[in-house]
Amino acid sequence: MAQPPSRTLTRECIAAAALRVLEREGLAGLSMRKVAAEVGAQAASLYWHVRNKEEILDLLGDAIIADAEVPPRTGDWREQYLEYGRRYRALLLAKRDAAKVVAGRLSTGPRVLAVLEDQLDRLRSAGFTDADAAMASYLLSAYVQGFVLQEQSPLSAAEAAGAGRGRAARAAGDVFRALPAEDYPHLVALADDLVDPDMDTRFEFGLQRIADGLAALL
Amino acid sequence: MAQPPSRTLTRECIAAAALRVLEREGLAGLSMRKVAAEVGAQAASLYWHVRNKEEILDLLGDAIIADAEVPPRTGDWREQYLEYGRRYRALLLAKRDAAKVVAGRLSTGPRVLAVLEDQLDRLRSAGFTDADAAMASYLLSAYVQGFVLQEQSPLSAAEAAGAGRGRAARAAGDVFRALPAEDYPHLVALADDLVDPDMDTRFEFGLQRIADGLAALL
DNA sequence: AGTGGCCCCTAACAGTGTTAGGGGCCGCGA
DNA sequence: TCGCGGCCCCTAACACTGTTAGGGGCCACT
Repeated sequence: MAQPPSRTLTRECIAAAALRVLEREGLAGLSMRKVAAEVGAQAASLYWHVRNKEEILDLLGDAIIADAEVPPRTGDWREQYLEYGRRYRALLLAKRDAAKVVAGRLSTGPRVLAVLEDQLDRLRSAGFTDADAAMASYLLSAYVQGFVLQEQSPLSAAEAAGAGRGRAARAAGDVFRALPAEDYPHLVALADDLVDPDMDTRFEFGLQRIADGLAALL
Repeated sequence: MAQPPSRTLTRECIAAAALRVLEREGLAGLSMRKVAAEVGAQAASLYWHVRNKEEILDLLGDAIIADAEVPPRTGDWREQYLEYGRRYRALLLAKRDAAKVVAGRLSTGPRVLAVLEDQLDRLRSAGFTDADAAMASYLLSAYVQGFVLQEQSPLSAAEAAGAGRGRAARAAGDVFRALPAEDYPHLVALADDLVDPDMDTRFEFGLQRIADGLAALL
């Protein structure tokens, strides 16, 4: 746990430690003291390298997107755009609570910018207007972030405590089916359709619709 | 502030108080003690009516969507679908930090269900498959939540503290323009397009693309 | 009159982010 | 070689958080 002073304490080292704590304890359990303990230091020492806890979260957001790999430049723009979305989602699902960390945070780290740069390059050379390319990129990130955030959300406080690993979709089915059919005919009728499709196909559905809509612009 | 005991303390009254505190102090400033003070009680008293702070947040989420008004049933399904998205966004922008509250929370309150029910009704009668209708509804909420979350996010911790009311987009322009053009040619070239369009047209862009993509299914 | 449940209280616990101030240690200038 | 200043980490404390334990009024019912 607490190792002998790792020579000197750097921002990168703090970010890496924070990432480990995040993985182990989740976003709610991420505290200054735990991050400090992870690097074998005291909480107050972090403030020499970092202004805030907020700044640690910024570092975390950057570190999470750090190991993003841009899709290969094969196929048409559509396939590449889809693949961008899929990989972004996979990235957010890979690290614990990654979506919550990234969600309300507009990172301007160099690696994030590099990915954005690459994405804009492909969209422009595909024939999109400058304005359309910019908005298409924004659209994709908004959708993916929103989707993963819902995907990882527990159904309710009670269910979260009770069902353990049971994610929202599973429990939601029981809720829908238990509704009075006279008040919510469609919800009851579509209970299976609202719940059954796993998150992968649900995500893919939205992604395809967005790509279709963009294709109509060309 | 603290008024004489408002007769009895109910969950609805707690939800209303929490909503006022949220408006005044933001999500980060919402604490049990402040909500209790708002209803003229002590913090521990809340736990008789509510299990958790998490449960208060659930109530908040429901209260926020409570005053949603479904769009009129005029025009084709497309116009109604668009209007659904616009009103949902307006709702999240109306109350402070509403997007953050609603984001990771799958509410099953009666009013939320009623809106969902109505939405599914329109999509089905427009000719969508049951599965498509369910997914189209999911898609819309994912997009809107993701968009508003980004829309309300400060650029970074430093900017948040410094710029005051300055939202992300404004400050982001300076960041993009200041980049080395040899490393990020597209980002520099598209700086205006990435920043200039106000959030309304940016939102509308994504909304129209999604609607276009859905229309192709019919 | 007594009893039980509802509802709210005080007090405390462990843990949070953050700041003030102290003190080693290292390299630079005299 | 001495002193000095900056870097870096420490201890201690502040005000605050969510949450629980236990006490005690008050009201309705027996």
